[in-house]
Amino acid sequence: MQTVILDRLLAITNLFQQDMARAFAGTPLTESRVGLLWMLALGGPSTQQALSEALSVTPRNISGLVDALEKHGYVRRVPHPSDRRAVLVELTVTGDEVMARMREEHDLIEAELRAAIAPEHQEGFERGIDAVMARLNELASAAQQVGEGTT
Amino acid sequence: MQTVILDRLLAITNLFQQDMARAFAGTPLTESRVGLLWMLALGGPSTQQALSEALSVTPRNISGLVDALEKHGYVRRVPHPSDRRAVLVELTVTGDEVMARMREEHDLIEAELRAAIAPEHQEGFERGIDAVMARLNELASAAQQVGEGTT
DNA sequence: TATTGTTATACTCTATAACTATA
DNA sequence: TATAGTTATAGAGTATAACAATA
Repeated sequence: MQTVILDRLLAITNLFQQDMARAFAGTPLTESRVGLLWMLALGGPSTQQALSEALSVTPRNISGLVDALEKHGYVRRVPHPSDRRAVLVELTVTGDEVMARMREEHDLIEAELRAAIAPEHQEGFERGIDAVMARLNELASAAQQVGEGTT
Repeated sequence: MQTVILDRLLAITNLFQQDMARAFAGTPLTESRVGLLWMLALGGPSTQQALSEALSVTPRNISGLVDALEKHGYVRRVPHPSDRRAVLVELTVTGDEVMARMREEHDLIEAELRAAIAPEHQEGFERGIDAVMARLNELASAAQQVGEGTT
């Protein structure tokens, strides 16, 4: 019997989540809040609408996350220059520093994982994981269409 | 520049979560509840204490999950034969059927993913993912010990 | 005295629906 | 009329602390 891809991926998922929880313990940061911070770090100031779409959660949800991050000084709401309905959410200096550190740590872990894979397995790993991701995406789209059809 | 392992693993994590959410929509099942059902399906009747440790959440949390699953007819609480403080949580017939279907679907997806990987990449993929998992585990243990030292 | 599970309380993530201000 | 964001309300996961029954 072959080993199980799904189970290993799920195990890695769990490891990640526990790791993040441990890393953020004692701070006001959570996985969701950090997800939002990553968007700002990578894409610059955004409207909440844009964040809502990027993170696939409701606008209401973004309000709550931004409220919390603003309260703790990681982000700031500034008026949108051309649309008075909208706000731009941007990183504060503190938020920027936090994200810089997070990016460093991200790179460190990346290097660790990369180094853990024997050179002769690197290509198989990369191609394999890309194939798995592509297939998962296809399955997800198919399931979504079926769901929409039923609704 | 090389592609990023971490980001791809995180993307797969997201795909999984969205998939599960879609699959459970319209039922009282959620990721956490299904996690508990898997434990019962794989390990048979368990005390809530055992489930708490297996799932790495508090006993209080298990109470809530079991309450919900019991209310909807997936599991049943029966007296522990030798310890009157404890209960055994076990699958009902309904729960058993649900888990049988879930196992089938699990196997189908597993086959899909396996087939998506070109034969010449299979070994590299497996070895690579095991190496990544092992390294992540090491990093997690190390972080945990540091955390305990600080506390 | 230690363990099992519960009640009490609180925080977070998430969603839908109704509403305000602005396009 | 449509869009951006908020208030209102609700369900779910999670945690800590205090407590009852039993070991």
